[in-house]
Amino acid sequence: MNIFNLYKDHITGIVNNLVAAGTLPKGLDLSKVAAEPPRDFAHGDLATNVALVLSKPAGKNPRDLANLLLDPLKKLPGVTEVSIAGPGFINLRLAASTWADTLRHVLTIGTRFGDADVGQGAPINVEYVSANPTGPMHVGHARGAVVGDALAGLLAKAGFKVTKEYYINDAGGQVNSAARAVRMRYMQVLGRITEEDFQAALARKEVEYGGSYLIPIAETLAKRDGDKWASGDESAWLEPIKTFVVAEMMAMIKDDLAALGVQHDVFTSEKALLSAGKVDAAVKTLEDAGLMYTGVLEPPKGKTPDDWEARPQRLFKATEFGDEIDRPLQKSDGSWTYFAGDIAYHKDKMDRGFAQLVNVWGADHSGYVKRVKAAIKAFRSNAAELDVLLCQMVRVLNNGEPVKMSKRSGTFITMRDLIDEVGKDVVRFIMLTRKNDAPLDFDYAKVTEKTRDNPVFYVQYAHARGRSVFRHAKELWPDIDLSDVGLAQAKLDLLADPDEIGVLRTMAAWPRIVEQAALTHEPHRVAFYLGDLAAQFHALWNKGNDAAELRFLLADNQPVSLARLALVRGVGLVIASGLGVFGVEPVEEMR
RNA sequence: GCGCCCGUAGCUCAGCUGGAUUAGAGCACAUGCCUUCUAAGCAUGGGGUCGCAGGUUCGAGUCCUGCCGGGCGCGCCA
Repeated sequence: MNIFNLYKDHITGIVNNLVAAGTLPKGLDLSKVAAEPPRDFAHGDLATNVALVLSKPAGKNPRDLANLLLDPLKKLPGVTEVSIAGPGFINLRLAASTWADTLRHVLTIGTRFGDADVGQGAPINVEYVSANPTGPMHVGHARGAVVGDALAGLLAKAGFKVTKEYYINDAGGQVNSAARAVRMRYMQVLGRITEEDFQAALARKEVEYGGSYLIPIAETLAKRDGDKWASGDESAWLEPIKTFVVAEMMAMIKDDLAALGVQHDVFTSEKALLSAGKVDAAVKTLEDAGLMYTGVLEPPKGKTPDDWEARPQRLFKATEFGDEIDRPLQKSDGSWTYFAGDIAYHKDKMDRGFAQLVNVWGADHSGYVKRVKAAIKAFRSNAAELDVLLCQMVRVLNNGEPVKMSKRSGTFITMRDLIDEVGKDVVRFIMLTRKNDAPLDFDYAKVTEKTRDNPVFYVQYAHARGRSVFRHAKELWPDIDLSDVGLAQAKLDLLADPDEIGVLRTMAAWPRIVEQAALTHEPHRVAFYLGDLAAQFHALWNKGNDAAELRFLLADNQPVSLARLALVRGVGLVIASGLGVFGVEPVEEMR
């Protein structure tokens, strides 16, 4: 139940009636008509821009149009007052029973409150994490993982049919490098070379990955296969070791993701796409469409390409679809570029029936967005809508001091480090307190502090306080039914304090937040909403300190107490509903 | 050089996909509030030419153009 949508429908109904009666012209575009909470509730409970939006097409000035709508609006159910303000806004005041009804509704459906149907069951694919299987995940991956997972949760709540997907880059040069590094570590494990030998090879750039995390993998390999791969040239051992490394890395990554509470529905392998011939097929589709040609690219500007060599290559006409330059799909050795594989991958997603795609990437991939969108557009017949969410850097701090990170020295912070340090729920919530395209500071001292400026604590504390009230209520009235069903029977019209009504108004906005955050792909809005709701609840709580008659529990007034318990429970349910979108557990009490 | 993202109070950031004479929070600063549901909190106050300059609009922090400043990226890496 979204009361704003409800009244928007009422309003468009009224307009349609006036059109039918000939008072207003036919063919008005009602898509921009909105019913929303006013900036200041002193103006009313709900405001609509209908007169402003329809003014021009209806050929009437906004205030005249508003006057036409005045009477029918007054007759709407639950409307107690209608006024015209400013340039032509119409403010509606709603009956007090509206808020009681909302609360009763929350108590009845629980954390399902906020579920919306804007998605209308449409399939949508959210691809996130997709970290290379060459090493452990770091904080940047954690942000992408949380943003993608929360967005998926949000879209599901808004009525989309969501598939959570991970693309395994197991076919390119990176995994070859990882396999070579593991092979060398394996030789070290077998005692054929020393750590010094390894470091020397690293310095000579004979191996790319120097991280010690590869040693246990080499040990496992040695345990499984003995010295089977110690002799022979690369052609003999590269493929089997690569397969082994990718499997080990993916197991580790899935383990880390599980620790973060992230679980993908589908893992798609780049290598599998290749061997199934899907890359060849995708490129052939482009060839057949006349979107490929052989050409020579200009050298890239701005940086000095010391090994630049102009050579003719097979190019995709990306510029026809909004990209800056045409893009090569084949390397000089004849193998496909990463982009070619990605084209096939996105085509595959579209072929699987997704008309809406979301990719969550690190901001360092920003230059890649246009070419993928171009590729998608090139498959005109079933081109999907792609939105790419670029996540900015996460700066890890400890009490304001930047934590130095360097892969070389091995002091970089892994995702697992973060989770072990502060817990998965804190990681998840904090990662959502900034919009994805803004840089984020993650201070692992501050995010566990119990202060106002720690948003996780603040929201959890509100929930815990609510539970605390119930513990007291049970002591006070052991025999009263304090279940949600029981509380829904309370005399909710006893909630009359302006701040109580204010909280109810905010609760009633939750379904609207879900819809908007889902449609704009902005899960961070949920975090800010929860902060607002928590703030109002804390304020209400403290009013009880200043004025005893405003306390939730009044020993001598059970009816009012029950109504307020219903309110407290409602706030708790909405917080739980919001945290549920993030995959965060609400806490019963603070310890 | 080009592309993408960002520029809002001393600091960190919101701003509901253009709306309503006073642009909002938090931190920091000042002052108040605990024999009473967790004061781990709340209330009040000062503080902003929304980077700059144009434009579109009945109406712009929000859209367009140019400039300034910061981040990221720019063939055969992924």
